Amino acid sequence: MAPRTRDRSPALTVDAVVFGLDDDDLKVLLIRRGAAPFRGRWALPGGFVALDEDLESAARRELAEETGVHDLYLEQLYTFGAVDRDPRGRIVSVAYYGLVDLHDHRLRAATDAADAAWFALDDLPRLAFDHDGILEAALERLRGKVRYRPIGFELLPAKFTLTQLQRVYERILERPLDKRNFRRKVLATGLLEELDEVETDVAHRAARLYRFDRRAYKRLERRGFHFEI
Amino acid sequence: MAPRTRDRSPALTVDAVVFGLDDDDLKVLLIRRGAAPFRGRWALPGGFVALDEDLESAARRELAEETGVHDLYLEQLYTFGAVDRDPRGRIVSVAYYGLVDLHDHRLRAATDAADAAWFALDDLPRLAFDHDGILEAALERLRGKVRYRPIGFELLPAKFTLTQLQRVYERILERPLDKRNFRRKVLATGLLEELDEVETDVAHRAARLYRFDRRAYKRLERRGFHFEI
DNA sequence: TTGCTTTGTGTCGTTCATACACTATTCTAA
DNA sequence: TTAGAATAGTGTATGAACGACACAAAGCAA
Repeated sequence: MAPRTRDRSPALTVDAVVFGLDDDDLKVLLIRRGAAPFRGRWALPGGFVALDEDLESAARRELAEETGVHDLYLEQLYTFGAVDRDPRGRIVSVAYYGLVDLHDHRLRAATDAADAAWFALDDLPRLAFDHDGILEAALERLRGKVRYRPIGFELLPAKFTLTQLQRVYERILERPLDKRNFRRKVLATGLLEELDEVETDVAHRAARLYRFDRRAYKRLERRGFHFEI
Repeated sequence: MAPRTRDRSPALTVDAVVFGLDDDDLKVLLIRRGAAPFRGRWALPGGFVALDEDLESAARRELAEETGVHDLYLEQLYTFGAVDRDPRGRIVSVAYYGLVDLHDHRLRAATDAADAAWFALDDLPRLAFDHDGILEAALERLRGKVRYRPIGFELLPAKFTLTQLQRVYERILERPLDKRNFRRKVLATGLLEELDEVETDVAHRAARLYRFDRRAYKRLERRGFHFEI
């Protein structure tokens, strides 16, 4: 740990890949860059890390400043540090990925971002920097993680139907799931609390609502449990 | 991405948690610090990232410089960035974890490291900085990953017996495995090439040697396969 | 009242996981 | 040379979980 390179260290940024679910469509949150380089191009929200803030705090701050999205599930993804990834010089970026119920968050562009918007995954613009690669890595992680950790709930409102939950999994995994088998499995985890309510404003038989039981999850997590959808 | 903090960015280091297997014991590679802070304390090998090198290259370089260990399986673990994790100031560290057959590598302390040595996991000294936490995270990742990715082989010589492989898994997972079930499962993956050789210099019936078939693994990996020990 | 849409439920055959014990081989030492 | 010690190598039976599959009940709209 020689301090020899200390005064000439790479600069450090954070970037966030935030997924949201809209009409059963998986979308990602992008900003349009208001400054060079890549001015006018879409990019992941993010920015430089201040000296007195943690990495995750920096990611949350930039996300809130540039898009208005706050209070979300956020997790570190990977750190991207190829020498030539940023034309401004040597900049290493710690990437996070997040999940939100996108109806909870009205978008609001600010600071350096000229605009902020949700994009469907199969209708993406070309992104600035190496952000295509970061997005790809986030998707892969999401697909992997959703199968053995209950993070699908983060994309839904607090109360949801089993059919909604199944759609989440189907969109993320990109394959249809059997209704009866899916229900059997998710109910067997013991992580869903059955509510005495049904959905409203639907033009057909209303489905029962459920809530994710975070308490039960914490308990199971401690025991190092294992499940798989 | 405002450049406002660009000239006052956190400094960036890499650290490596390298595991090796010795007499069926899982060990970790540490160096004794030769400079302040924490002078004389054991720590993970690591150091500052130069402006013109990738993160993984930096980790490999520091590892070779400080311990002589090179050419190993190495993978990014997590980036640690708590504001107060280093008394010298704001220093963010990208941690890697690695696996080696430790008999392949003669240790050689150099540069800033006063010494380098392998430590059994249940006989660790107190570590410098937040390295206890980094080590803990690496162990957790290793335990998780070894169950669904064939990385156990990295700890063994190129040719090994099934019993040796079973010991690797038992040490990492910290529980005994059934011999017959274990053999059935690992052979079923199709990732082991049975050799026409047996071990030598043993005081009992010699066991058949196997080799990990990287080619077969690459093929399966592309298909997005799935296995679990 | 009829039609439309979606909810909610059970079984069966197959596969996979686990538990479990003895014979075969090789070397060592008497 | 033989007995003993150590480890290799092998099969089966039972229970659990998985996947495939179809229809009646509920509620709303016209």
